[in-house]
Amino acid sequence: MEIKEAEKLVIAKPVACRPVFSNSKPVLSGAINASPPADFSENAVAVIRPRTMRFKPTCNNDLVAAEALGSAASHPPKEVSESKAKSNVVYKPIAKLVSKTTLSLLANLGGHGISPTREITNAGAPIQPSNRVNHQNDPKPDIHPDFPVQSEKKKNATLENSEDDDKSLSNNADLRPLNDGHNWRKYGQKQVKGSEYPRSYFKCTHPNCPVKKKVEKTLDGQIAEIVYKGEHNHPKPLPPNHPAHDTTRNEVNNPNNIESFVAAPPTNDLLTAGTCNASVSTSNSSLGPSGECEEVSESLEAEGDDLKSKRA
DNA sequence: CTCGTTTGACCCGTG
DNA sequence: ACACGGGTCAAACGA
Ligand SMILES: [Zn+2]
Repeated sequence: MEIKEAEKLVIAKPVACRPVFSNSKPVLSGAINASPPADFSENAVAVIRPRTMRFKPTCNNDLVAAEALGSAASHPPKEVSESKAKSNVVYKPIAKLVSKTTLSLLANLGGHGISPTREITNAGAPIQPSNRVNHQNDPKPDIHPDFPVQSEKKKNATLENSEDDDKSLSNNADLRPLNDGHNWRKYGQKQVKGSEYPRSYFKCTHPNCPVKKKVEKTLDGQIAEIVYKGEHNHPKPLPPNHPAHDTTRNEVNNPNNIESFVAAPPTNDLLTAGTCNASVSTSNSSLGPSGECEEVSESLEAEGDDLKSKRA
């Protein structure tokens, strides 16, 4: 079992930009290397199958909600083999015990109480009971071998805060999974057995970006679990707003700062909020959806690459 | 029109 | 070989 995981990682690692899909389609498909990513797997199949049809004009939410409720109610609170979760949970903000309040608190604490320590950076550190971190994919791409693994992980493990103001509460489980500066498109949702909450599958909207993300949200709209898969190949889609300040650069330039970054939590608003505040300045405890944090992380990413280039 | 979400069916690995 | 379950696809919709 674990071997598989390893395999997966290995496969995903080298590419970083080629959605080879470690699954197995490509192999059977017939070595479609030259072909674009996962698009032609269908070719092999070439089966005409009438898929999903939508009839219900409304009450979708109701249905979903009802289902979720039913499931939740039906399922006893047994957290069985959760620990064994093969996937890598990137962030487990609240699971179900904490709620927005806690989030707020965390946000407030910012870089004081939590940021530098609880980071999930390495699995070694005992994350808080509510937070879980896992990375499903490659901790280290071939791209920047120089860079510390931590940074990579963090990069991948981008934490996400719940950025949910009111909408999250209103909407039960959807909206943007979390604004980490990237655009995600939801391509599926399922109710998994282990979890009482529905799991949503997101994909990076970038053309060549193979990054995927699994998000489990509680009925309250709180994030119960986040799993990242793969890493972005693009700098950052974030268009308007923060034009990336030199500050970031400087910081990155300084090894010390780099360390800070590494030690700092992933590009999470919540956790990073602290770091961001500390680094940039104390603006607002509640960083917007697209706060400087992302930039920092992004910068870090880019910088990391750059750095490595320079260093070399 | 374009982009993203919703959602049932399908694919495939595992037991 | 069958059943179960997680993950993905793609049509229908909506903004
Ligand atoms: Zn991406």
